[in-house]
Amino acid sequence: MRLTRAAEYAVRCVLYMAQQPEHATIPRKEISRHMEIPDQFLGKIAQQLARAGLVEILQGARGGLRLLRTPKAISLLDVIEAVMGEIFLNDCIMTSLSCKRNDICPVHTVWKKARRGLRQTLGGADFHQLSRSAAIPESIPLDENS
Amino acid sequence: MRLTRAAEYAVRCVLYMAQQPEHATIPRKEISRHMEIPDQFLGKIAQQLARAGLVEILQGARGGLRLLRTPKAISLLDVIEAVMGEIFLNDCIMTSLSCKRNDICPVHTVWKKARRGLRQTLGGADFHQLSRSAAIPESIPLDENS
DNA sequence: GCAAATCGGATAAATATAATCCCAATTATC
DNA sequence: GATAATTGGGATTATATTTATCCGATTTGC
Repeated sequence: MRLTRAAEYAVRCVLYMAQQPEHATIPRKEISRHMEIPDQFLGKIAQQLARAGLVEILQGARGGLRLLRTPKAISLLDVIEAVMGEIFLNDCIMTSLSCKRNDICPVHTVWKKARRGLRQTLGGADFHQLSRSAAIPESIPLDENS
Repeated sequence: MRLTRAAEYAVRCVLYMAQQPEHATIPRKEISRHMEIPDQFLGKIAQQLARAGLVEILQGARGGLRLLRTPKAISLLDVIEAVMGEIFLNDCIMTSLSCKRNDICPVHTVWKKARRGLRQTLGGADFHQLSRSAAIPESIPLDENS
């Protein structure tokens, strides 16, 4: 029960974008280079972020990614669920056994509570806040030949 | 980000045991039959529960599993972590990037909060409570030939 | 000793995740 | 319009994890 690497990459990606000038179109390569994300893999992730309405992908020369919302309006939950689907969504432990009535099964009740809490915490963390002190490393060379 | 099937099986297993007379030694096959768990797989899971100090495994004829604690003293978290290891334990998203100082990185702070909340919810659910209304199906035949 | 159980290492099978390949399509620019 | 810079996206590969089973060894009750 941990985030997938894809989700981590997605968070890094949005974090990087949140620290660039608003409405800027940021080349994918720039993001992958700075945040140490395999470029092609980031391509896939970007598509998921786009499907979720978080970013816009611009094709062609000078293309790249652009945030569709302000960092303040994007939560960790948004990004994570864009990539992983709804998190902590478990079928009831007793499915196919006795727990047909989800609202009564006490195990199910705990699931719901756990899920709600987790989504609330992650949903409450926005990228404006997050990007404040999560400084992007300056040290990585921008060498285009790499 | 869901429970593994092993964790579900483990919860079912302990749930079943919590509904039997205290201190009873319950044959593994009885548990696997009632709770629809592959018997050999349950063997592995039982070992993990034993390592975690939740159950005792008795070998030989008339062997089986026995709870080492009262259901009241076993939480969902205990069982889940016995099988899955510490849950929701993520390396910081920025590891190897800028976030060397975990206590400052805001992403890391959210992780910790999410983790704490989740563990608290699952840690607060004990098997005495859980087993109250999670009735075990009576309908499955006890046919030894199966 | 025999039957009933579990042990536990090895292995297989299935699934999920991570990453890459590569040609097509799009766009800016000259 | 040609060219270069980009992303698109289906197919494929690689890797890891999860799930499950096989089977001879061991333990225990009777």
